[in-house]
Formats: sequence, structure tokens, C-alpha cells
Amino acid sequence: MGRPPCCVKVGIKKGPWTPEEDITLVSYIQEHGPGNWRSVPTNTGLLRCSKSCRLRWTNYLRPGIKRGNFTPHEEGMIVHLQALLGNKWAAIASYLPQRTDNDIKNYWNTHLKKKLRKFQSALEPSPMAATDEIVSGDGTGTRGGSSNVKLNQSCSSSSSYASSTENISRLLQGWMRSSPKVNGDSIGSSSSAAANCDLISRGDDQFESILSFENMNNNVTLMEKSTSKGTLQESENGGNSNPERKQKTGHEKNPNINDNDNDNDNPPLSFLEKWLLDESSAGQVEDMNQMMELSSIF
DNA sequence: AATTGGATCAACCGCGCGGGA
DNA sequence: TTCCCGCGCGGTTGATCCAAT
Repeated sequence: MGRPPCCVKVGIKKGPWTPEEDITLVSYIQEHGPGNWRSVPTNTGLLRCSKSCRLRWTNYLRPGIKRGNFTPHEEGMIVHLQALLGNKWAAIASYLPQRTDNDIKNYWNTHLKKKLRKFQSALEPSPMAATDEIVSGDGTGTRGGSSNVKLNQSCSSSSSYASSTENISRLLQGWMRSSPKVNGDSIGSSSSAAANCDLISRGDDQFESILSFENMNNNVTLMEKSTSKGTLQESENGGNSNPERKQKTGHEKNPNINDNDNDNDNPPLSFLEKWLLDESSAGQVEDMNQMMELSSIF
């Protein structure tokens, strides 16, 4: 019954990736490009299953990935898109090309859900209000429930591995210079935590805001179409600028892309976004205003 | 200084879909 | 038409970090 796990083979390694494994994988993909994951472990000699290789690449090593703090703008977009699409993290990630679905999912589960919960309890100051899940379709309980929202620690909590990822980043930078733009963005930076922290500390929020906004703006019609039909149909060229994230049509378990409860339970989005903005650092106001305008479209 | 418990995030698991044989 | 395989997605887990006590 059911398919056996992909990693049942004896000798398949699990757990955290080592810098050496990362370098092996990156070197291979530099040469052959991403894809054909089945052959990656065989050709590289990595003792990992194909799935693990793909995941490592898409969630961590892929160029153009931004790690670290989510900007208020990004938060707003995620809240928007989550309300619109439900827990379709891959679809949401396609509107934030610098973020991975895993990142967004984690950020939602650890930060935004709490914020929303707080927000709802602020709206309904009943002692019972805060106990319920805000968004259904989420289904997962969060571990812990403290309102102590820590900002992203990935910059400060440098491990011994961080310096190793810098090496990988250097490796990738050479590749980026000679490769076509990834995901249509021209960040061209690295996947390393260190390099990304640098990017963030330089304050490139404005750039990403513009990027995100333009990306979203390009998809207004698409999303309108999608919602009116009740199914998510990403266009090949418009919505999904990430070639690795082609959304399969008809892949949804539930044809309703909106988790039904969202419409009823979530507060008005623009109001919510304002609140999110207040909670977060100042700045981004103009972009957020644009977002507000955009939100009225929905 | 040691302990404890919450927060975070990388990685794994299981399932469904699409394409090819 | 059916079956098998590879891929991608969403949910969940576990290791680690960090702040509070």
C-alpha cells in the first residue's frame, strides 16, 4: 500500500547538508543546470536522494534567494496572497521570487499567524478570542504561542557553516555573472546567509519592494481571473517568473483555492496591512500605499 | 552558571499530478 | 488504457538557538 519512501535505500544520508555536499551539488548544477534530479545523486556521488538534492537547491542554494528579514511590504503581500490563495505556498512564492515557499511557509507559521492572532484578539477583546486559529485550511497547530515575536535571527546566529556558505556564494557569483538572470531579477547575489545579510543591511528594501510590486502588478488580471473561477491557473509567462516553480494546473486537492473560512474570518485586508505596518519598522510607506491601492482592486 | 522552554528554520515525509512507456 | 516514475507541493518534525528564570 502506498509508495515506499524515496530514501529507503541503504546508505542514503539524511540530515543537515555539509559544505562539501553543497559545493558538490552546486558545481554539478553549474555544469548541467537544475533538473533531472534523479540522476544527480548518481552523477555527483552524493549519498542523498534526488528529492533531498532538489530541496536543498530550491530552498537554499539556488541563486537569487534572499534570506533574512521580511520587509513590511513582503509581509503585506504574503498576508494578501494567503488570504487570496490559501496555503498555496508555491503560488505565493511565485509572487515573491526572492523567497522560497519554505521560507514563506515558515514565516507565516512563526510570525504572521501570531500577528494575525494578536490582531484578531485586538479586534475582539474577548479572552477566548485568541485561542482559535485565524485561518482555516492551515490545519497545523503552531508549537508555542508566545507573542514574543523575534525578528529573524539568521543574520546574527551565524554558525560555523556560515563561513562555508560564503565560499559557495563566491562559487555561485561567478556563475551568476555568466548566466542569464535568474527569475528575472538582477540581484545576482549569492545564496549565502552572510551575503544576504549584507544585502539586507545595505537596505535594499526599496529594490525588492519595487520588484515585488511590479511582479504583483503584472498579475492582477491573472489573479482576478483565477479567483473568479475559483481555481488557480497561473499563466506561463505572467505570473510565474520562476521557471522552477511552474504551477501545475489541476494539482489542487481542493478546487477551492480560497479556504472558505478566510473570507469570513479574516479582517479587511487593508486594515490588517496597516496594522502590520504599524507593528513593523517604519518606512516602505509609499510602497505600502501602493499596495493599499492595489488591494482595492481585489 | 545552569536550566528550561519557546522560537526558528532546514530538512523530511507523504501524497497527488503529469508524462511517458 | 493502465501502470510506473519523476517531480513538486503542503504539512510536519527535529535540531539548534536564545532569552528568561
